[in-house]
Amino acid sequence: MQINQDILITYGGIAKKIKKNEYLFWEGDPAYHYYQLVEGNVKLYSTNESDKELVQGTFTDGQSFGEPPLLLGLPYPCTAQATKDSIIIRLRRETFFNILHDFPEIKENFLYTFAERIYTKASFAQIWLARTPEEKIIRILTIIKERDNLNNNCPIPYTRQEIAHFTGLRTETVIRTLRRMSEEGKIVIKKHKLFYN
Amino acid sequence: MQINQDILITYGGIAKKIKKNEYLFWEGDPAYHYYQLVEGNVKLYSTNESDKELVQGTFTDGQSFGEPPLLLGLPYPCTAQATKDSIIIRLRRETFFNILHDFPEIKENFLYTFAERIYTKASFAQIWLARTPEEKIIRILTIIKERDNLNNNCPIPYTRQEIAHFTGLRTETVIRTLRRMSEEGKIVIKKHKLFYN
DNA sequence: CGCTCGTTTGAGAGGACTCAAGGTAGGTGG
DNA sequence: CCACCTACCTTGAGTCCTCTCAAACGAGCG
Repeated sequence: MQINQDILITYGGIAKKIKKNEYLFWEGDPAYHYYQLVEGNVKLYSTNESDKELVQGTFTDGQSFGEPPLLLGLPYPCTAQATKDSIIIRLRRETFFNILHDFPEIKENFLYTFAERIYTKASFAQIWLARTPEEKIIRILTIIKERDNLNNNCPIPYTRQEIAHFTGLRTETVIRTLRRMSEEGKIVIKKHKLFYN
Repeated sequence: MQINQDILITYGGIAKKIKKNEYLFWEGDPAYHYYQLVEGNVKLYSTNESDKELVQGTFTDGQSFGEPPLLLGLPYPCTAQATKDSIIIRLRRETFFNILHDFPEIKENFLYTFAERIYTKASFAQIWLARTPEEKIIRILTIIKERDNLNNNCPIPYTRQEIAHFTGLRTETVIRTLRRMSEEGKIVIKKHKLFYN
């Protein structure tokens, strides 16, 4: 929980319903607003010409996103899209700065949140260092399991397309690699569902 | 300038001379210290088995590095190595927290510094999205020119190996791509020096 | 002058990507 | 309850191009 919802409302924050697949902002847009999820899911991603995309972050209930460009007054380097029906509170830029000013403990909160994001991004770099798709996939599966606290009997809750978008691989490559890994006993596939320990 | 040097000294910070190529910490080490460069250069990078490395950040006079793992109490995801003879002030973890506690404006400073780092890392992702080496190299050259404020008649002050380490490509691939680009007039190479506008 | 580090070039192999087409599963509506 | 639809998964064939390995050249510095 980045900022207490009562505070957001007090300062004039407006909650809005967002349908799955709707966009909050686009890569290159100027950053005018603070966004915080009441519930739902949002992903931040960059994209190339053609459909190739790279997921830079996923956010869920209570989390905020897109603050760094807002603080810096720079255009968004990513696009934000809802991956579920969601409810989002939006705040004007100056209001966000007012809250930061009035609540030092919130500022401190963001410091730690940002530290985590930097850390995650640095860890993710392991994916780009991996030379083979198998290594990349193992890295992302490990990260996912840790982050989402999945136990060993739980299927990985992401589609092959999503794994492709996390790793920058193509969907077919992910599928072929997963098949090979399952043949070699490194993972288990049951009814298209992925199990990784 | 992250933290005023007088403050660092007052709180017991110790300046140390570091020779080029010396290591400050290694990937996987626990984070016990705050590091700030008085002068010199340090790079943070991750590495694979084999010599493949990926530069995650470069730092120079007055900048600090490696704070996120320190704040979070997590092991370093990168290795830190001096790329020049340098002078570095080191501080114990608790002392760093004391300074943060005593100087709210320093805390605020870090908030913005972190925001910039997140922004830079997000922008860098464009490199991983690029499918061809040429695209990756153009992206990194553009970023370098902007960041280092190079004018158009200035050669790129990085070796081909370094460009390889920034982009995750192999040195030979960088060389061959640069040669092709120069043949196509996209860049100029004079006496092995690179010019890009 | 000789060392060291970076640059350059070549040949060859492996493998990711592209394009195309068909299969599967879960949800919706009649 | 079944047919349909959509989104996701799967497979195949072929091309391209990056990586690997090896060897030699160039430049800067003591």
